Amino acid sequence: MSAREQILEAALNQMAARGADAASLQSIADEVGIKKPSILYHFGNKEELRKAVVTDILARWNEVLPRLFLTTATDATGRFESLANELVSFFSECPSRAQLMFRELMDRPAQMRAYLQEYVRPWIKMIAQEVDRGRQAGSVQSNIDPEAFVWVLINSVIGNIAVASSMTTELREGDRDPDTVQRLLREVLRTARVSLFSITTTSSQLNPNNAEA
Amino acid sequence: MSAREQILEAALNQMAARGADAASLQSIADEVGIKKPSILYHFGNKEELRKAVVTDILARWNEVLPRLFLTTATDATGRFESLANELVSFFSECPSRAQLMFRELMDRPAQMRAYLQEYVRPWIKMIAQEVDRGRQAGSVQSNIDPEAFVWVLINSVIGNIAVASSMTTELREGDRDPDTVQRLLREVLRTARVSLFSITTTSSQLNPNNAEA
DNA sequence: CCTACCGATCGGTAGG
DNA sequence: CCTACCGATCGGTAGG
Repeated sequence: MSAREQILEAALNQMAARGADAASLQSIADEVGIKKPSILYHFGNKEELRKAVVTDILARWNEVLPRLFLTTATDATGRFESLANELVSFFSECPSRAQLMFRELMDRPAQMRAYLQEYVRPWIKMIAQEVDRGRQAGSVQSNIDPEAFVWVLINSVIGNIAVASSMTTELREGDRDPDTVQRLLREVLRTARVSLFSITTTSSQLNPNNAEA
Repeated sequence: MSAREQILEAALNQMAARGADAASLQSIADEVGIKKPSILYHFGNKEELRKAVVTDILARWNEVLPRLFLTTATDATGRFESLANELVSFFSECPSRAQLMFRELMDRPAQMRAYLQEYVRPWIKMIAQEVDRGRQAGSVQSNIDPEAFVWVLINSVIGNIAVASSMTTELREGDRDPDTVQRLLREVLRTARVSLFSITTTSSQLNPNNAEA
């Protein structure tokens, strides 16, 4: 692995864990095993390093995208599972990606708007259009907001992975829970699935004996 | 407003916008119009100030809670709307609350686990139990994970409000969109509503003519 | 609640 | 890719 790649990896981990501003060049250099000015030799300044880390994540996701649109599944549910699976895998295999993306969305909104516009929105619109075709065909909830639906799904996957370390012990009942995050993500996907494909039925009310409060 | 309250308010804004570590005592003091050591006179050190800001948010939310359980609505949908409405209002009226909570979940997971255990989990369990009663009565999706569902909903509301500034322009079509966040939150609530109360129906497939990819 | 000050750490530069 | 160094800023203290 090249020095540049080692620096990018260490920077991703440090910036995801503490935030890009709080991650010092010194601590990144220590993780790589070089001196601080050597980082600036490769990336000019800290701002350039941060941008390189963020665009690297976006570029890697865009490598995954072709798999989504060339999937063998041609029905709506198959395509949904395909998208959901790639999305969860991409951020689960490297939770630092989720943490850093969420931090940057909060820390540098103007810059992230530009990145989202360039790297993310095009394929979100493609998926939203497919959802909308399903809506018009009557196989998807009629009152769905396709583009908002896709963003909310992505936000939920990334957000739950990003705060996983606060949740790991929080929801478990017994002595150990192998993976609370997986449990949360399963519920995210179930929620999305049902709200996509369930045609509205008459909702009902809880049994009357819980009106004790 | 007391000096202490003024400091808490300024600290919430600064810490939400930049993160608790990146928010300097100097900038907080400037916003209040006092000198830096005066903050330490009131709060001892920065760590104590940060804890006070976080617990203040949790305490204020716990003031809202009674309204949830004393609501006049006795049916399941009415109770859901009541919870959703309070949740959205609480964080929408002060987005800094959502931003800071999300940041702290990422920055200090061990400490936040303790806070969640003490302040949040009790009422989440109460709501989850009510969802579970609906599930057993057959009026709520049978494969729902009640406690995970509630957390995912909260995470989604907070998460979408926290990154709102990155989204405001991102999803709009025309020249202006009065409130993209409201659009996202509406979709969050629709999703949650459907996944709670829609009894599984046979899903279908999109119309065949989108198999062109 | 202030002035004056402290050591530590930050991003970055000079020069090789 | 390194050593040596810079001004700026950080949280915090002394003393009033």
